[in-house]
Parts: sequence; C-alpha cells; structure tokens
Amino acid sequence: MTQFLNTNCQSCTENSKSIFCALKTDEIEFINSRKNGKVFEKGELIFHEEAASKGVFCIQKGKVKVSQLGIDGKDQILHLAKDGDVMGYRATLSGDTYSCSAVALEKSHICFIPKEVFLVLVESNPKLALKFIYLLSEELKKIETNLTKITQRPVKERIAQSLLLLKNKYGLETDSSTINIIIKREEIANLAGTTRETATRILYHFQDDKIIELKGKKIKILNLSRLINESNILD
Amino acid sequence: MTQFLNTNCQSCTENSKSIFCALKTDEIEFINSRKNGKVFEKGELIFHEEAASKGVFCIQKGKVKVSQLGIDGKDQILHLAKDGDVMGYRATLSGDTYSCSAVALEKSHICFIPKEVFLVLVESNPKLALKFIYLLSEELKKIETNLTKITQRPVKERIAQSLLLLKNKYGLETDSSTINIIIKREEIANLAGTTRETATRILYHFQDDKIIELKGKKIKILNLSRLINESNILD
DNA sequence: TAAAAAAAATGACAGATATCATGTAAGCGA
DNA sequence: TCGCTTACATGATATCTGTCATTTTTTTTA
Repeated sequence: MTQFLNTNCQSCTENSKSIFCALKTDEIEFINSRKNGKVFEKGELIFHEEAASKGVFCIQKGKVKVSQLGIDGKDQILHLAKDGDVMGYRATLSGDTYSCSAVALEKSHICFIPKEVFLVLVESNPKLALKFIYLLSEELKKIETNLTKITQRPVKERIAQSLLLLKNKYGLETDSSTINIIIKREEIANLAGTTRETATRILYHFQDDKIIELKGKKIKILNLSRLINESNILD
Repeated sequence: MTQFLNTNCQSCTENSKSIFCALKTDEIEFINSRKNGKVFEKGELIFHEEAASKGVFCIQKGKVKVSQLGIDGKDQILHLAKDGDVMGYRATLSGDTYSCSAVALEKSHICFIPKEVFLVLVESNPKLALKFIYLLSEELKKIETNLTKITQRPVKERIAQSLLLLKNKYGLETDSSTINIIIKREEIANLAGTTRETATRILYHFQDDKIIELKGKKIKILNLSRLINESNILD
C-alpha cells in the first residue's frame, strides 16, 4: 500500500541537506505546497528510464540507486543517492525522457516536485540555476572519469573502487568499519560494470587477503589502506 | 611559430554556429574585445587536463579531440568537437581544473575567452545560463549512455559506433561516402576504448565484409545500413 | 515452519581482447 | 632523396573475464 508523507520542505532545507537550501522562504513554501511525498519500499521503482520526465525527486531519507539498462537487460549503476540528493533533474532540465531508472536500495522517504514548479524556480532564480550548472558539471566530471577508469582498469580495481564509493557515500556503521548499506553482489557488479560471479569471486579474494570481511549483505573493511591500494586511485 | 587570428565574434555568431549566438550585440562585442584567437596545428595541445581552468575555447574552424589520460598513458576520447563548439566550459563553470585535454585533429582556428569574461556573461545572462544547463545535460546524457554501452557491448560494436560518430560529427566528403576526417587507428581505438591492434583488426574485418574501405587515414563507408547494423544501435 | 523463490558460491570452460613481438609502410626532416 | 621516426599490419600467446551449470545458502511467503 502506498504510504504518503506529510513533511515540510522547510525542515529538509534547514539543515542544508539539499540543493534547495539557498531558496528564499516563499520559494520553499512554493515547493512545499506543490510537492508530493511518498514512502518507497526497498526494491521499489521510483522512476523509469524512457519515461517522459514529469519532475524531480528529492530524497528526504533513504538510499537509491540510479542505473541504466543495457541491451541485454544488464544494468549499469551510474549514481548512488542518499538523503538530500535530488534525482531526475538532468532529464527535467533538458525536457527529455529520464535516461536512467531509480530504485530504492532501502525504504526511503522521497518527495516529488513537478516539472512546472521546478522549472519556474530554476528559470526565475539565477542563483539556483548556477547551482544546477555546478551540480551538472560535477556529475559530468565524475562520469567522465568513471568512463575512462572502467574501460581501462581491471575488474579487481573497479570492485575496490566501488567499495570505496559505497563507503564514502553511505558511511560506516558504529563499529567504524562496516559499510552502512545492505547491497547485493549483483549490485556491486553493476556498479563496477562486471558480472555477479566475477564480483563474488573478487570479494572473496579480498576476504582471503584480509582486506574485507563479508558479513552477509554487508561488508566490513578490515584494512582501508590496502583497499585503497587495490583500487589504484592515485589522487 | 604561433599564428594569431584576427576574427570577429560577430561573424562567428551570425551563422548561429556557437552557443553564444543568442547574446546581445554589446555582449558579443564584450567577448570580441577580450577574446584571443590562435591557430593550432594538427596534433597541437589546446589545453591540458589538470591545468587550472583559465577560460573556455571556441572553435571557429577545425576539428578537435577532447580526451582523458588513463594511468598507463592510454587515453580515452570523450568528445569530438568542430566548428562552433565550445570546450573547457565544464571546468570553467565549476572553477575546477580541466578534466580533459584537447588536441587539434587538424589545423584549427580557435578563440580563447578568459574565465572572467565568460563567467560574467553566464552569471549576468540567465538565458545563456539556461543554455549551458541544457548543454551540460545533453553532454551528461551522452556520456552516461556511452558508459553503459562501452562496458557492456563488444569491441566490434563499439568500433562501428565510433565510425558512425565520426560520420555524424564531421560529415562526408563530396563523394558522399568518405568520412571527412583524417584519423589515426589509435585514435579510433581511443574512441572505442580498445587497443590500436584490435581496432586495426576489426577495421580490416569490416573491409573484408565490404562494409567500409580503408583509404590510408581516411575511411569510406560502403554500406551504411550494415555498419549501423554492426553497431547494434536500436534507436 | 515448511516450501518456494531468490541470491550466492563455486567449478569448468570458452572466447574475446590485450599483450608482445616482429616486419612493413608511410610520413617527415635534414 | 636518404634515413629516421612514427604509424600500421599481423601473427602467436596469454589471461582475464564472461558464460554456463550445479549446489548451497539465504530470504520470502504462504
């Protein structure tokens, strides 16, 4: 059963989590009165690629994967999102269909802001427009670097990088070593651009080397510096 | 010896080649008085990744590859540019170092617009800002799709796609079949994300199949529909 | 709680590509 | 034009990684 949310944008923007935090009070109220909050269960589709963009999604609380489906049904995770992140703005800004699908990695509270509302704000508020220019630029840089790495580096390095990405994005649990995300092997594979089997094998390889410890669907980092080393990230 | 250009932005924007074509006359004059034109020889570096962004480059006439260097020196071509295209705006807009290098594929006339000039325009002209939002969005979509394809599709398809990209970007010669670009095997490989040897083999394979004809550093498309078929592009 | 379904582990195997090596052709500068 | 350098062709080989098949484990659901 779909569960609706009844939260206030004010509270979301107060702690400067989202890109909208620089908006004026009346602008936030404008969004607030038009937005639409909903709870998405784990595995639930938030929006689908090839669907006409109807607006943007803002994560109040939760974890989401944004991925693209290849020809043979294998999908490539292009982006991971969490609290405060906005999704679907690329398609909405260019009046395009979504180029990716978004699926909740865990139960998530997500607000939908309709296209009209979103575009009015961006077009009337130059500061916000510049923020999106900045956001798009950062995203572009990230993907470009990713493309080069994924085509040039062996799977082992890419898996190590994916683990580091998960750590940086979702942080660690209170034990300061377990990555704070429940994630399937297949999703790690889709992040690294490889197959489930290969990902599994490499993860066990890292475990044998005492770099990580596999705890069901969670991963504990035993030796961060060696993991960084395996990832071959120089900077 | 460096050769300087003495062209007018007015003429460049008149035929609506560049993104600046929507600017007002005084704005164009503003750029015109501050820009700096130069002729780059084939193979010459226009800007280098990791250098602090000093501004954007606008191609008056020419062909340029924009690529990123991997760890082991192999580079990945991320973008091809031609007359009217602007380069380096990603880094300049986000006040970052360039994330790619640009090298002339042939003798090219290119203007440099300093950061200060460029940013003043973008920040003071909301319409231009929106245009860049649009441009960044398109670019992002392109790279995302590319990432998924390049990791999931075999080299043969990627080479076919690269040839189609070259055709679409630089067009055909007067014989309506030869791609209008002089390009090295290695550069085709860097575009498709493979090695020079593999690219060579696949090109000869396509030649054996009478899909293309290799004419030195130029490529003639003998059977476009079969090339499209090989590329496995559905849309 | 049992049964069914989904996810994961694991071994065997094949094949696509990269790598290496060597010879050839083409382009370029003196 | 000669010699040198760069680009290219091409074969042999290795290996990484994907695919397939089977078993085990975990999760879900009835």
